Amino acid sequence: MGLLAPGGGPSRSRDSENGLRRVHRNVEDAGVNDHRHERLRTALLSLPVFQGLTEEDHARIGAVSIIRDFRKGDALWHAGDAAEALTVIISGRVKVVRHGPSGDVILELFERGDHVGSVAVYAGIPYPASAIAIEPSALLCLPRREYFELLDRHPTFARGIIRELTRLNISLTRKLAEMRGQRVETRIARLFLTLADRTGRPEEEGIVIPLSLSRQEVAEMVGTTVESAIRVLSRWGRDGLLLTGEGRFILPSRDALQAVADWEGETG
Amino acid sequence: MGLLAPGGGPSRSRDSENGLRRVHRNVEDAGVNDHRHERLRTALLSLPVFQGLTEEDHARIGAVSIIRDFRKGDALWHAGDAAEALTVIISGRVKVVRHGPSGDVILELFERGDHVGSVAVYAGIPYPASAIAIEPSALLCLPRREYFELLDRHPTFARGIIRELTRLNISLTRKLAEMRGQRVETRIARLFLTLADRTGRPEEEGIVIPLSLSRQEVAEMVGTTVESAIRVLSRWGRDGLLLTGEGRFILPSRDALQAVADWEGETG
DNA sequence: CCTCGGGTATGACGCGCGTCATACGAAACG
DNA sequence: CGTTTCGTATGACGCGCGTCATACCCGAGG
Repeated sequence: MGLLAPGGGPSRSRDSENGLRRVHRNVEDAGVNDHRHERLRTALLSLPVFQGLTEEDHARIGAVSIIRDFRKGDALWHAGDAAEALTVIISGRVKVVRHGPSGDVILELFERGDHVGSVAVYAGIPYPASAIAIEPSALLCLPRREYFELLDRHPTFARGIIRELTRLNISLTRKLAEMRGQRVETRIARLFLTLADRTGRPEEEGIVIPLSLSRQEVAEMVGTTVESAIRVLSRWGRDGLLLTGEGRFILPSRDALQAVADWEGETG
Repeated sequence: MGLLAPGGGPSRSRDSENGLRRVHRNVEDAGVNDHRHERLRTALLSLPVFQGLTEEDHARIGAVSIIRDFRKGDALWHAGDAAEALTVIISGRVKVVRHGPSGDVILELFERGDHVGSVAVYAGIPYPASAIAIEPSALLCLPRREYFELLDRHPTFARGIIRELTRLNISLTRKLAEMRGQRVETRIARLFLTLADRTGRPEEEGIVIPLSLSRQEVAEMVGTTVESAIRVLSRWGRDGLLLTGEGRFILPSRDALQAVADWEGETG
């Protein structure tokens, strides 16, 4: 059934295991090995994580790192896989999904500049959750060994990583606290409020959130079912609270949505 | 309403801001300054975190650290307080509580040897959640400054800390995934299964969990209401699934409880 | 052409559980 | 002693939302 469809056409494989190899081939098929170095170099220069490192460090990292490309829906890895490399997002977006006993839960959305799965890599344990690209994405993969050396030699690098871990930790605890007792509508409202703040940009029609999320994914982010998410979002569409466009959402009035989110905050 | 009741009698203040000072006074009132050093020394020797450090390190730590005592219900700190010292549990147990818009959520239970709030201390941010002793507890407080020096000088110490952070992270993601969709009974079952594995010890009547948790606290750990928790636990008591004793729970058959937890796992 | 699968949308049904009310025993306090 | 407070316990009510069923649109593929 075309799982290995080698590419190109609009037909997409959801399979990922061989994403790495396939990409490799593609790059080399192109016959441009310089291209590989070029991409690595610009990535290293532009990613905040790697700034503050010496030119020599950049060279070493470039020598051992690879860039992997994924299409929308491809899995970077599955829960249980061994974590062998630190993954930094060069472009695109990635969702981290934990498989629960009753359906999946999207733990976090990562975007350009974020690093994914550093916890597992550091601790040397299998990934506790899967990671899936929700847009065409390019990832920089830095092998464990080099990662540790960087950590040891560059305190600022280490600080940056730990700060990220902390941010993640806090985000998780906040999610956990908000999950409890709140109605589905409230949770979805809060989700889009934080999305608007993180990745939204104001335009004349309202705040535009350039994310292509299916109702299913919205449901998994707030821990509910597709139907419930659909009901809320379609009603909001009718009421002009939140419009769903092509690969993006439009939030005409942040305050209106905020009112929905707060609506029953005082009941508790 | 007596929040600042200053005193020593059996009437207790829930306020913590001055816990440090009060304890200090108590210790010095006792007139035994040797006692303070003695407690510090034995704590440093017995706590796993500090093993593998040199004698000199122990001396330095002992010189700048203090031991704080808390009674059941006392707050180590409140959400929003500045995080100025790494806190390691010498004895007793501590719950970390996040205040949500509708009630509180217990994020984690910590016991002897665990360190609490290291995330906030490291990142230099205010505590994102409150910490409250659920038993009479003794805490060792290591000032930020010294904490960082230890981290820099002793890789093994750093590794230990990070491993702990990782463990916490994974625990949070697991909680988040399990919270979703599951029935209250299932969540409580899983809670006591992990408690049994972590701190339970087998006796002839069954697995004994030496924890004094109120129904309210059980409710906050699984994200539900007191009434629901009471209903489940009292029914389990009638059915002999889980008995509530004096400051402890008794689990006659782990398998029976496991069956309850799994019961609807296949429905999803 | 028809079929098939995936995303979206809407209605009906029912039950879990949150909410409110009441009650009882024990410890704290005047 | 009475009163208050806290933890525990149990019943009644009702609504949110999970579940199931149906339907529409669209792109892919035979």
